[in-house]
Amino acid sequence: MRVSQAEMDKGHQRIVRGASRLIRKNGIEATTVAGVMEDAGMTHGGFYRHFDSKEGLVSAALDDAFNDVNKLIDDAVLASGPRQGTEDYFEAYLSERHMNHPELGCPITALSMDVARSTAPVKETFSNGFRRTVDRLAQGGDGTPEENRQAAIRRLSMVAGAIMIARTLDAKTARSVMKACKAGR
Amino acid sequence: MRVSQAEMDKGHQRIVRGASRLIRKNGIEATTVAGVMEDAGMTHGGFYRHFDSKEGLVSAALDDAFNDVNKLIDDAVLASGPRQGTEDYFEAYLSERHMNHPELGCPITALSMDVARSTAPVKETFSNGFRRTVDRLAQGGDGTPEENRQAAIRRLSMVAGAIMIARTLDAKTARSVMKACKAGR
DNA sequence: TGTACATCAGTGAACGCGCGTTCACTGATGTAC
DNA sequence: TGTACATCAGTGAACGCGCGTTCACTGATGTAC
Repeated sequence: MRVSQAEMDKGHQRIVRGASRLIRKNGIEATTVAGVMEDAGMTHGGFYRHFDSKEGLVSAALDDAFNDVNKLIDDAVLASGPRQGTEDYFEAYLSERHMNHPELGCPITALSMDVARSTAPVKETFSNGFRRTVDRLAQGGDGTPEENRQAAIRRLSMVAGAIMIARTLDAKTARSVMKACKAGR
Repeated sequence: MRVSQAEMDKGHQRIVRGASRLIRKNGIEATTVAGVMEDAGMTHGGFYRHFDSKEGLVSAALDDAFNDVNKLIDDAVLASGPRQGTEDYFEAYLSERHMNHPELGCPITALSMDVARSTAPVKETFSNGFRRTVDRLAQGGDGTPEENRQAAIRRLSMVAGAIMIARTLDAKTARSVMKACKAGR
């Protein structure tokens, strides 16, 4: 039966936030509409009152995931300043927690190849999120804006690649990959 | 009807090499048994004379993909020596060709998150391939074996992350990511 | 070397299953008076 | 403020479809004599 606007909005949030986690954990294809709705405490039929298609959900979930990590960066920068804050973020990035919990982590690491194979609107949502993240991380540099941007991209590429690789390996080899990447600057 | 041993072996190779390309291009889930068999010039029913399951094919295809890239490294090292050869490999890694042709490129970039979500045997095949690639790239260093190994892992993480990210972005932003990673060492 | 026969690689229809999406229905919500 | 009614969020069965896998069948291959 019909629910109030406020309850519908809450339901919408549960759908998007749940999808954001499920997609990062299991990938875009393996995340089903029915699974997301069940996670949000509803049945699958009501999904289309919230989105036109699964693709729309994926975009919304991606955006939510980027907001998650960008908030982490903002919090760290607010707490410890741009230099130490971004440093702390990269430190947390290469942690076992991040390796073991893709559902709470960076969407770049969890989803980039999925997104690369996805539709144009999804790719655009991802591109925007990536740019916002790079802009935040560039705050930590002490060179020209362009130098800082390039340095942020380089570090982000390395840590994203490292976590992605580590997730495919046995625990011991995975740790050695993360250690190697921590050692390098 | 039955074909000769030699023809069956050729067919097997066509299946594995085709799957190796298709999986790198479209991902593990989106690559279908029927699609692979059609690519090899056969119908899907005969697949189970070659493999017990799709999972078996994925392992064989992954192994084939790693052999591809390891051969590239070996050729480069044979042509220009360990130092310049590995350097050339990293140069080619960050090329537009590699960005635009996942089906011919590094399985780390194309498949690591797919593999991370896959079964234990597939992950093991990937781990072995990764180790072999790192061992080859470590030849290019001039420090202790462990230092060289760590440096190889670090560079591989960065270039793999960069290509993976670049593949999700518009052409212009993608180029700026690759440029940033080329600039850093 | 020829012959008779068992083997088995490849074919194509069929299977059970889960997917994204649709739809008739329900009844609480929101609105017009 | 109360009442009558239209709206529409959520339900659950149903849809068409493509997937991995199975299977009876075909006929060339390989083998035993």
